[in-house]
Amino acid sequence: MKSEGDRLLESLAALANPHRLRIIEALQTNGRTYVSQLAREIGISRPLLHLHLRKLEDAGLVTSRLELSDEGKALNFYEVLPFDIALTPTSVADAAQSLSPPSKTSEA
Amino acid sequence: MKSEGDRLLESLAALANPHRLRIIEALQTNGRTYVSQLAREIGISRPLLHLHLRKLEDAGLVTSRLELSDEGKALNFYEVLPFDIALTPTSVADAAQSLSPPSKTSEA
DNA sequence: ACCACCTGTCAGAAAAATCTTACAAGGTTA
DNA sequence: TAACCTTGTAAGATTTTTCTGACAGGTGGT
Repeated sequence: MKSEGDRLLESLAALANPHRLRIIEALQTNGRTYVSQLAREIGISRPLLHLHLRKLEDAGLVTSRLELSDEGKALNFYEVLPFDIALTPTSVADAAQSLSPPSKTSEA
Repeated sequence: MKSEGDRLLESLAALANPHRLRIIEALQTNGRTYVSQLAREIGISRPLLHLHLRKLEDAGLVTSRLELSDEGKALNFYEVLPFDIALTPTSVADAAQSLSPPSKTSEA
């Protein structure tokens, strides 16, 4: 089971990258897109985008759904999920209390 | 000059680390402390804490002030600044527009 | 002088994140 | 068949972040 602190940490790590901020921007502004198209829009390689998208999806900030286009091609569409994270000294301190210990034998 | 996107990115990177979340927690819960004392509380080495504190301070999330104790010793006290960052798809997309380009010859 | 604190910083190791290149496979169209 | 689009992934290099250990200096007390 993942604690609130661990989930906050994962979300922060997912957002703390310029490419991933731009990915959110592109999906939020232009709406849902598939991977190759998004790679062209942002201007990065597709394998690299794939890595960033996985990080965002693992953190629960975006979702993907495989769809078939009219021509029968399988396109993987991504869209932003409606997250809402408030960062204040109090909320951070509160979440930090439930962080997993740094020991080696603790992660689930 | 640092854009809103760059400042958000710096804040996110500063918070995206378990040690630094714990630092915020300790300072917020127990109030202001000096470096060596904080290192003992959290259980990390002083040079390592120094590194994390610098990152938090660069991002504008904590401040430090050198003070003289009653015994005349110079103690460097840290405290949390009252930050308030809201993370939503809209706010992130908005900030991402002002991110510095990834080119090599752009940082000021 | 010595010990016990405090401060900072530097060099190098270790770990994690990032990025590129190349491969493998599917479908559609000519 | 070949060309063009899509998908994923794996290996290896590069870069960044994290961490340790050692050093240097300050003050106060024994």
